[in-house]
Amino acid sequence: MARDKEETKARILTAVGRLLAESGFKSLGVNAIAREAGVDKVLIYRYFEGLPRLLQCFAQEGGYWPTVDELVGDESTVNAETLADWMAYLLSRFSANLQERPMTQEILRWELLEGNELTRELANVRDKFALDSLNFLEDKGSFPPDKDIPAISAVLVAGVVYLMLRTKSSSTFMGIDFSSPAGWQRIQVALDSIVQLTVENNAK
Amino acid sequence: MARDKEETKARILTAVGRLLAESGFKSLGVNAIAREAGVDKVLIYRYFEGLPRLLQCFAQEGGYWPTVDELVGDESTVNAETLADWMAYLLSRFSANLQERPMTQEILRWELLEGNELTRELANVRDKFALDSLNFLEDKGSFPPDKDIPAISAVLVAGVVYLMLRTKSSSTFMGIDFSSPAGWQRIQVALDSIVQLTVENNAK
DNA sequence: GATCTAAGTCACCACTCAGTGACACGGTAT
DNA sequence: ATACCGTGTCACTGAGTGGTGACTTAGATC
Repeated sequence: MARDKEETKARILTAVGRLLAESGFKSLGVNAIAREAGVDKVLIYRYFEGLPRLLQCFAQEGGYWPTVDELVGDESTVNAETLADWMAYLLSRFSANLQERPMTQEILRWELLEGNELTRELANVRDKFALDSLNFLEDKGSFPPDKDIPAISAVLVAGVVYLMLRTKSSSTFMGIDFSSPAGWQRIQVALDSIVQLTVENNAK
Repeated sequence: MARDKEETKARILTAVGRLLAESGFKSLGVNAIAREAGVDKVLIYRYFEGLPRLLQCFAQEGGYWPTVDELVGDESTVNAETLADWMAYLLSRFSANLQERPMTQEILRWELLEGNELTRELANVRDKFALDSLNFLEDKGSFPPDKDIPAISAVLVAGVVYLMLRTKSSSTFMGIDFSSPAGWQRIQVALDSIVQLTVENNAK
C-alpha cells in the first residue's frame, strides 16, 4: 500500500512490540502480526524469512531493557553512601522501571517457559544488564568477602520479578494484597531491611 | 472400550496430570488429553462438559501441593530453635520439595500468565498453603513486631520459585550457573544468611 | 511510452484445534 | 425376545494457523 520497504519493515517491527506488550507472546503469530501491522503476511516471509528471524530482528532492536545509567539517573542526587544503600536504591529503581515496561515483563514471562534460541538470546541480554548492575555496585563499595552478594542479589531480584509478573494475573501472594500500593510498600520496606541487615558488614 | 464410566473418568484425569507434568499447559487441549488417555474426546465433553470443568475437577483432586506437615517431616529430628532457624529450614524444604514436583511447577507457570477462573482457584489453594506455613512459623516463635515477616517471606519464596521456574529453560541468572548443584548451594547459603540476619531480632 | 523489477495482493494448501451429531454396541429390565 | 439406555466410536463442521505460488500494480530506467 505505502510501497515503501523500510517503512513496511518498521511497521511490522513495531507491531511485534505492540502485540507483545498487549497480549503477550501467546498470540504472537505471523497472522496476528500481519493483521496488527496492516500488512500482508507474505511480506513477513519476504523481509524476515519467517517468524524466528523477525523476532530476532526485534530483539536486536533493543529498548526493552534499561541501562544501568538510565536506572540510576543522576548519581549526585542519590542519597546513598554504603553498598547496602546503593543496593536498596538499585532494587527499588529496578522494580519501578520494570513495572512500566509491559513488553519487558512479557519477555520475562516468555523466557520462563520457552527455551528456544530467541529466549536464550534475550536471556543473555538480560544477564548482561544484571552483571552491569553488579559491577556498578562493586564500584560503589567493594563486596564483603564473607557475603555472596551476587547470590543475595539474585534471590532478591528474582523475588521482585516474580511478584511483578504475578500481579497481572493474580493480586495476592502469601496473604499480601498487591492490588493496592500498600502491598508493594510492604515489599519495598522488606527489601530495604533485608538489604541493610544482610549486606551491611555488621558481622565485622 | 472398558465400558466403565468411573474408570474412564479416572483415566482422563490422570492423563491431565501426566500431560501437565510432561509438556506443560501449552499442549493441554481436549484432543491431546483424549489422545493421552486413549479415550474419545467426546467423552470429555460428556463427563466433564468441556475443558474448564475437567481442569476444575483435576484441581479439586489436589495432591499437587504439599502440606506443611509433609514439608516439615518429623519435628523432633529438626535441628532448629529460633524463628529464623525454622524459616530457613522451611524455605530449604520448600525448595527441595518443589524441585520434585514438575506438575506443581507447571501450575505455577500457568498461574503466571493466565488469569482465568481456574488459575485463580489454584492460586487460592497455593495461598492457603502459604498462610499455613506462616501460621506454623508463628507457632514456633512469635513474629517480632518491628519486622514484616510475611513480606520478607513473600520476597524470599518468590525468589526461590522464580529461580526454580527459570532453570528449566535457561540455566544462568545474574551470572550464577544453576546447571550444577554449586549454583543452588550458593542460593541456599544466601537464603540462610538473609533469614538469619534479617529475622533474628538483633536490633533489640 | 514500453519495459522491467520491486512492492503489495489474493487465493490457496495442509494442518490442528474445539465442538457436535449420528451411529454401534452391550448389558438390563420388561 | 425386545425395547431401552448408558457407554463408546466415527465422521464431520468451522475456525484458525503457518506457509507458498501466482497474480497485480506502482515507479523507475531506458
